Amino acid sequence: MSSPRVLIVEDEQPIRDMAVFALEQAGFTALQAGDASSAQSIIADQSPDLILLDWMLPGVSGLELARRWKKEDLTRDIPIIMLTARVEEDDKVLGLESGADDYVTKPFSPRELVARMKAVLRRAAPDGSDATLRANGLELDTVGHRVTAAHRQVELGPTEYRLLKFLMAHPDRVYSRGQLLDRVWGSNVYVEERTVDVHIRRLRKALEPSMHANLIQTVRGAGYRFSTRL
Amino acid sequence: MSSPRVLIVEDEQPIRDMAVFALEQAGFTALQAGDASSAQSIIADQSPDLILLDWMLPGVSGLELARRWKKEDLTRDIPIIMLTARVEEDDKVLGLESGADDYVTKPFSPRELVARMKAVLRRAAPDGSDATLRANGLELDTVGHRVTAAHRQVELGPTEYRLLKFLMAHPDRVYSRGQLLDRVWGSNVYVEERTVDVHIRRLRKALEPSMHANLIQTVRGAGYRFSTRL
DNA sequence: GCAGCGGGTCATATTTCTGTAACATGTTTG
DNA sequence: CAAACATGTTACAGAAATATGACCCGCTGC
Repeated sequence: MSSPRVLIVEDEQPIRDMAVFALEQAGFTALQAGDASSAQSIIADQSPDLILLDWMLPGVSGLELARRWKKEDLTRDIPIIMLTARVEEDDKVLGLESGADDYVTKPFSPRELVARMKAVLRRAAPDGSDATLRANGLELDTVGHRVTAAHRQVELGPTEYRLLKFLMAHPDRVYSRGQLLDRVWGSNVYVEERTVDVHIRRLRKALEPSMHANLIQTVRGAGYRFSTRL
Repeated sequence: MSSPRVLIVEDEQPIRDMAVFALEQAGFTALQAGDASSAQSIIADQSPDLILLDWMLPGVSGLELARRWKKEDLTRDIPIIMLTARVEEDDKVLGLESGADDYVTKPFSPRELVARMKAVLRRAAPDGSDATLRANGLELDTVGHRVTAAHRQVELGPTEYRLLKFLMAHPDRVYSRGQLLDRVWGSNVYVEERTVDVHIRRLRKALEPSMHANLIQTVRGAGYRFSTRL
């Protein structure tokens, strides 16, 4: 797992800055939101690997948010760590009941924060939460790093593997070339957008013999999509 | 969202020019009005994504306007940022109570203005809030970029897709060809108005097999409309 | 240093849109 | 009813987006 994306939802700028610094120091990619709705939109288009959620937020409370996210398919699997002021220990109970995976009391030390985050991420076994992704006889085993189509091994280069893995993990969703570059190649990498085409091509070629190439669909003017429906 | 439309309601020309410049610089599409009534008519036929409203206006005060807009269905969801002279902080309260979403004191820096606008727009998270639009068995999935009619896939070109998406997002409302060009093709694009007809035709043709073509209605002398009522 | 592999870019082929013009069909008005 | 308009349809060539194949460069392991 290269540089998990962590979203910090916290209204107080200084705390946010501090956390961002700590995270990036620790090799995470930090995303930030100052309120519930911007958090929502970041989640929608970045789907972070972990959320740090402030207990007290203007408007909707963090508690409420956590509960909501745990209900929705798209967000259910994203682990949440609550940031709470050191008030009553009782909050802990509430926080965990709301679906949070862990909690940290403010003020927190960066080291503690990072340690807990790593623990949670390890537990969640993030991206490939299911060891193997499946669709129409196509199998991608995230543990063994191998892809099988109708019990026949498929040879893929590393990039094609990551690309397929990402697409299979988010089916029926269109991703623009730019988004794919961000999510599969990694941010802060400058590569031509057209390069995505080429890798899509290589991926398709590899899937062709087993008739799975049509799972990788072009959406003209928008990007690419993995879907079992035609 | 490509290039949100921002309406500036401000009677002093120089300030307006300045704001317009700043906005366009930042990639917004600027609309302007010097008084309440022209603002009203621009809103009616452009429905901007955000309104910058001067506190002091000849005739009706900005405050009053904001209040009025927040009461009407058509305008309620358009966020408003108040522009106020740096007088009393109390105005702030009044401004927010009137329903404004934020306020900026004059003189303002373009950067601040733009930053706040972005924040407000993000909060509003408008267009893509519902992932899929539905009407009479016709479904448009904005995430997967797919259109389904009675569970049967509908093939659309990019423009037809955008056109349908726009119309479905604003049902029961007539749009002139000019408005559609603005909203679907994008401003500063010069294209024959009759071109809209052709795309409407293509859209209808695609919806015909599933009997959904009648949802796209012609309003002679006015434009087109999407509606489930005949 | 060299062969081999991966991966990025370019140039070129293909496919798919798009805008317009031209003509057809309706509608309204005087 | 005919002229003047408004909208519907179709065909088509230019433009845009994508697919594909070739090339090249840097790195790894000999």
